[in-house]
Amino acid sequence: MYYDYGKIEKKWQEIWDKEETFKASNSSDKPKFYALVEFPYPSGQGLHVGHPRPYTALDIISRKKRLEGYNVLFPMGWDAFGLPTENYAIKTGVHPAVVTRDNVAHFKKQLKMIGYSFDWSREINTTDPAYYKWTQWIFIQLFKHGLAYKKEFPINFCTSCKVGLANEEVVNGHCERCGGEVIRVVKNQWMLKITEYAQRLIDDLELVDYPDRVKSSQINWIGRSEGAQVDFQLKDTDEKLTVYTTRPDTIYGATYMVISPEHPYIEQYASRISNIDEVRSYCQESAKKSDFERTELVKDKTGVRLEGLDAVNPISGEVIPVFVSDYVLMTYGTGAIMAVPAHDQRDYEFAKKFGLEIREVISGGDISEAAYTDASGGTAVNSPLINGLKGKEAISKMIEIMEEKGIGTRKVNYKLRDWVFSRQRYWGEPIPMVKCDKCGWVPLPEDQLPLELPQVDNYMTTDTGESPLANMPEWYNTTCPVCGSHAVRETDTMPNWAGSSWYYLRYTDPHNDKALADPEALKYWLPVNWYNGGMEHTTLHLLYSRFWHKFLYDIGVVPTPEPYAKRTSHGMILGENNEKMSKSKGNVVNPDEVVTSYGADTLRTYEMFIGDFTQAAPWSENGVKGCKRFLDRVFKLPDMVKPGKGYSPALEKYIHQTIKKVTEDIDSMKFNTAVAALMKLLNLYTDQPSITDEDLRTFLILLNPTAPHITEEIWQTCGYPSQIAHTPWPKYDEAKCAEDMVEIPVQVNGKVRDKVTVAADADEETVKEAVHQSAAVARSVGSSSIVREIYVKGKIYNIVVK
RNA sequence: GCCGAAGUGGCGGAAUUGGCAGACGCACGGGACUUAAAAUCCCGCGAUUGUAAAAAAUCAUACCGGUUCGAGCCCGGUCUUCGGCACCA
Repeated sequence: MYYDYGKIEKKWQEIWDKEETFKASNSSDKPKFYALVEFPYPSGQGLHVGHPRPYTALDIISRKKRLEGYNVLFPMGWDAFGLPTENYAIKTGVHPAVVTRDNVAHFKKQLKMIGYSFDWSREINTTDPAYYKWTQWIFIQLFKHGLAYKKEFPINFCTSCKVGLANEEVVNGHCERCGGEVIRVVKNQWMLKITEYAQRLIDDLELVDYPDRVKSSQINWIGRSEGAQVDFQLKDTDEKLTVYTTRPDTIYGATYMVISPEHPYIEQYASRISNIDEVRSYCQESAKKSDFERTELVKDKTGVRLEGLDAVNPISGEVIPVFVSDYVLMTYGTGAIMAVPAHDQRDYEFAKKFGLEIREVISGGDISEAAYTDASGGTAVNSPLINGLKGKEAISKMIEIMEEKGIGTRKVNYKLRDWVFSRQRYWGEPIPMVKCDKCGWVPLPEDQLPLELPQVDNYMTTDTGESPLANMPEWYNTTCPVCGSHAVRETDTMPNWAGSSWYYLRYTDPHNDKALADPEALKYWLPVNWYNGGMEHTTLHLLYSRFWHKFLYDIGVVPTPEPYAKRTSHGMILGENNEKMSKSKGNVVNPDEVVTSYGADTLRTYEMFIGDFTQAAPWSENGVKGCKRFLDRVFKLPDMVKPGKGYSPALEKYIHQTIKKVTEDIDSMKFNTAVAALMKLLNLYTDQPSITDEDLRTFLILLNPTAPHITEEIWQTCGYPSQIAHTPWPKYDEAKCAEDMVEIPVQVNGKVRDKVTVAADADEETVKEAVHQSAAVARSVGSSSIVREIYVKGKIYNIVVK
C-alpha cells in the first residue's frame, strides 16, 4: 500500500470538521487549557512557511493536552484592519472589506490544508462590526475613566502627496510611495494613558512566566528611572524652570540649562529674550526636522542661548545661562534640564562646542577626556553640602536637602509615552465619540454601537492629512447624544493595535451581543495558559494588551490581573540562502506547494524538526524530503506487526524512554529532539524481526500531535478502537526507563581510555575492580602512580595519575 | 552607545545543565536490487598521524586565560554575527 497523503489528509480534515473533534466547551469537568497563537493579518500574499511554525507548535501542544485529558481552547481569527489592505483599496478602488473577505478565505483554506485543530466555531475577525462594537465599547470605558484624552501631537505628513503617513510608511525621512519629503504636522489626537499603568506593567511581570528576554525588553521599553524634580528660579522673574535629573548629586556642576525647542517658556518670555528671532528660527528649523534627521545627527549638538534669560542654581545660588537645543525632548521629564557637562556626555559635547565651563563635582574620572558618568563610583567634590559622599548616598542626601528647602522632590520617570490612538485612515475602527458645541467630547451611548464605517468614494486621506471620513459631512454631522444639539463625529479611526489588544477575550464567547464576553466564560478560560508569538510583538502588542487587560480588570470586566500566564516566542524561518524570506529576494517558500508535493504531515514534521524552536533556521528542501522519508517508513510499520501481548521485550525499555522524552520535550517546546527521538525509535523498530500492536499503538499516539493525519489513518487501517483523538496519552514507568547495565567511561587524567560495562546499581568497589582489570587502563597508567580515583555513580570513572 | 540572544563537522542541529562532544536528519562515498535510472535497503562518514587492514595516538565546541579529577557548559577578558532600542537628562 502506498502513502497517499493527499487523500488521507483530506479525509481526516473532513472527519474533524464533521465530528467537531476539536470544539472546546465552556463547561466541562476536565481541567481547562487555553492555548493561543497570534492571529494573522490576512495579507494578499497568503501564508508563507514562517506562519505554520508557531501554529504547528501550539497545535502539537493542544493536541497532546487533549489526549492528556484537558478541555482545550485553541482558537484562530483575523487581525484584518491594516495598511496593505487600505493601500490596495486606494490603488484599485476595491472596498477593503471585499479584499479582506477574499484574503481571509484564502488564509483559512491554507490553514485547513495543514490540519490544525483550531476550534473554527470561534473564529473572529477584528473588522466585523459585531467584533469592533466591543473594541469601541472598551474605548468608551477608557474615556469614562479618564484614560482617553485629546492632545496635540505631531503626525507624519508627506509634503508631495499631501497625505498623513503611518510611521512604517516613512522610510529614511521620505514617503514610502512617492519619495517626497515627510514633515511633522501637529494634530489634535486621541491619547490613551498607558503611562498611568507603567509601574504595574513592570511589577506584574513577577506574576507571569515570560522568557527573560521578553521581560527585559518590556522593562526597557517602559524605561523607569529614579531621580528628582528640581526648581531653578528664572532670574528677575517669579517663575521657576523645573527640570528632571537622575543625578541631583551633581547639581553643583550645573553650569547652564537647556530647554527643548517646544518649551512654552520661549514664547512666554519672548519679550525678555533679546535674540528672540534667532531663537524662533532655531525652533522652526528643528520642528521641520523629522525624527530621522534629529536622530541622524545624534552627536552634532546645536542650540542657541536665550539672551536675557538666566537661571539661578537653587543650591549654590550661582547665575547660569539658559539655552534652547533639540537634544532636549519636550516629551520626557519636564522638557528642560540642568546641564552638568562634567558628568553627562551630551552636556559635555554641547559645552565643548559652546565653550561652557566643565566643572568636576564627582571625582574618579578624567574630565579632560570625557564626561565621567558612573553614578556609583565617584565621590562628591566641590559640593559643599555633600562633599565626600558617594553614589546613592550622595543622591539621597541631596534630595533630602532639596526637600527641606522646598526646591525639589524625589521623582520617578518613564520613557514610556502615552499611546497615540488616532489614525487619519479609513480602514480602522471608527472612534465612537462626537464633539458637541455645548457638551464637548461625548461618547456614543452603548445602544448606538457599533458605529460602523460608512461607504466612501475614496480611501485616500484628505490633502490636509485628515481621514477620508472627514470628507463626508453627511456622516460626521450628527446630534449630541446628551443635549441633542449639533455635534460632529470624530473622523479619525483606531490604530491596528486596538483589535488585537483584547481578541483573546472574545474567543471565550465570540458570539455574545450583550457583552464582550460572558463573565462566566472569562472566569472559566482566563488567563491564557500559553501564548506564543513573534519577538517583534514583545514590546508594543504585548504591552498594549496587558494595559487594556489591567484596565478591564480594574473595572471588573475580567477576573485576572494579567492576560497571559505564559508567553513564548518562535524563531523566524529563513530562505535556503539563510536570508530573510522576501518576495524581492525570490526565496519565499509557499506552504501550499509543500503540502501538495510532500503532504501536510511532512510540512508539520519538518517545521518542528528544522531546529531549536526559538531560533531562526533556514529552510531546506532536502530536509523536507528527509521528513517525508521518515513518514513513508512509518506508513509501512503495520507490515511488521505480529500477534503478541504488550510491548516487545526487546523494545520495552526504549519505548518507555521515548514516551518520557517526547512528553517532556513537547512540554518544553523542544520539538526537534522529540521528532529525533521518534526517528530513533522507528529505527529500533525496523531493526526488529517484528513488533506488536502495542508497540505500534504507542508510537502512533506519540507521533499523532505532530503528524495527525497519517497516524489516524494507520490507526484506523489496523482496526484499533475509536480514534487517536479520543485515546489517552501513553504513560511511562520511570523504573522501566532505566538501563540494567551501564557502560562507564574510564578516564585517566580526564581522557577516556576504556569503557567498562557494569550493572546499573553496582557499588564503587565492583566498578573499581572492573576498571583495574582493563588492559587499556593499565597501559595508560603505565609506571605513574595513582593519586586519586573518582567515581560518579553511573556516569564516569576517573583515575588521576602523576 | 545601551539591552538581549548566539558562535559546535560539508550543512540544520544534539549533548540528562560540570561527566564518552557530534544524537537525529541532510549532503557525500561505497555496496545490494534493477537492462538502466529513480525509489528502497545495507555499510561508512570531524581532522591529523598511524596501519595491508586494524589497533592506537594527538588535536578539535570563535579566541586568550582561569577554576576543577574533569569545561561546549562555570568565572575573567577579547573578537564576530544577528535581533531590539537609541540624545530619555
